[in-house]
Amino acid sequence: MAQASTDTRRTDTRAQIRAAALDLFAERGYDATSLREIADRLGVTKAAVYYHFRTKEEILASLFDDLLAGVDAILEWARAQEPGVERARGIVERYSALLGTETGGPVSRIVQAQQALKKFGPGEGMQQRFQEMGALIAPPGAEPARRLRARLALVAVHMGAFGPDAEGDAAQRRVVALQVAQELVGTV
Amino acid sequence: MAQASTDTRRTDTRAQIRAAALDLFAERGYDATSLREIADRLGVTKAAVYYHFRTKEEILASLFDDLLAGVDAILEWARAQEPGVERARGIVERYSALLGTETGGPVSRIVQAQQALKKFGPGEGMQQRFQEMGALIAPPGAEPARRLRARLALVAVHMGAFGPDAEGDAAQRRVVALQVAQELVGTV
DNA sequence: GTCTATACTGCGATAGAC
DNA sequence: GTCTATCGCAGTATAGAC
Repeated sequence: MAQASTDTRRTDTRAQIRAAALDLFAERGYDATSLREIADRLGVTKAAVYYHFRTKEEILASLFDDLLAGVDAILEWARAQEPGVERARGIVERYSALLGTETGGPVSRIVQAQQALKKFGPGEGMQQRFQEMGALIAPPGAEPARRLRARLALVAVHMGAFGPDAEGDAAQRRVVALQVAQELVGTV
Repeated sequence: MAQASTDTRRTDTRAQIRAAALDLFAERGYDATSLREIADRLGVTKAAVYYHFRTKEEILASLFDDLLAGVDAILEWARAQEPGVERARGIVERYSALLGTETGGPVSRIVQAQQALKKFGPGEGMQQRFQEMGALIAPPGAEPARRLRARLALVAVHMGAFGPDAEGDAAQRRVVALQVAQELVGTV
C-alpha cells in the first residue's frame, strides 16, 4: 500500500531508499543487490533501511506499486468495455503509454535485469546467441519493426514450450507457437 | 563445454548433482536454491558438491551447455544459408525442435522460473495481471494461436520500452513496438 | 520517529584431514 | 572423493540512543 495522504514523516530517507534500490535493482538485478549497498549509498546502516521496510522484498514491492496501480486502472477500464478488437487495441495502447510514464518505465526495467540469461559471460552467453539468431532472421539494417518481430518469434517459441498457462498438451502448444512464430518472420 | 569423451570418473555424483540442480532451479529459481538443498538430496555435504563444481554458477552453466551447443548448431547452419525468409523460417523451426528435445526442454524451464514477476504473492502479483490483460485481449475460449498472440503483444510493448538492443531513440522504439503489438491483436 | 550497535542464522566458498 | 571446520557476507531481528 502506498503512503497515506497524511504523511507525518520528518525525513525523506524512505524515498531515498526507493530511489537507490531502483537504481541498483535495474542495474544488477534484485538478488544480486544487497541491503548494505543500498544503505551505504545513503550513508546509513542496514538497520536504518529495516526501519523503513520490513523486508528486502517489501522494497521491491513498493517500487512496483505504482506500476501495479497503473495496470489495475487499465484492467478496470477494459472490463467496462465491450469485448472485441477495439478493446484489445485499447489495452495494448494504454499499457504502452504506462511503460512510457516516469513511474512505469524505470520500474519495469527491473524485470529485464532479472533474467537468468544474464548469468553467462560475454562470448558464451545465451543472450548473445539470442541476439545472433535474431540478427540472422532480420539483419541489423532491416526495419525496426521487422527486427522486433524476429525477436518476438523466438519468444513465441519459448512461450509455447512452457508458457504461463500449462493448459493443453505440451506438443500441441509447441505446434501452435511454431505457427505463430513463422507468421512473425514470414511477414517480410 | 560438455564432458570429454574419456570420462575416468568412478562415481556418478556429478550427474546426480546436475539432475538435482535442474529440478530445484526449475522449481524455485537459481538464486532461491541453496547448495545445501542440492547436497542434502544426494546425502552428501556442500563441500562434496564443491569437489565436482568450482562454483554454484558452474552448475548452472553445465546445465545450459547442451542447449547452448544446440543453438550453436542452428547458428552454424543458418550462416551457411542464403539470407531470406526461408532461412528465417528454418531458424525458428529448428529452435522449436531444440526446445522439444529432452536436453533443451527441461533446461529452458529454468529461464521461466527466474522471472522477477514471481516475486509477488498471488492475488497481488504482476504475473496475474499480465494473464488477466491477456485474457481480456483474447478470452480463454479463443483459439490458442490468438491467445498466444495476445500475450506476445504485451511482451512486444515491454521489449520496445527497453529491449536488448538499446539502439535508437526510446520514444521511437515504443512507437514501433506499439505498432507491432497492435498488429498482433488486430489479427483476429 | 529515526537511527546505531550488535547479534543470529544461513549462504557461497575455501583449507586441510581422512 | 568426501568430510569437518571455518571464513566473510547475506537478510533479519532487537535493544536502546537521541
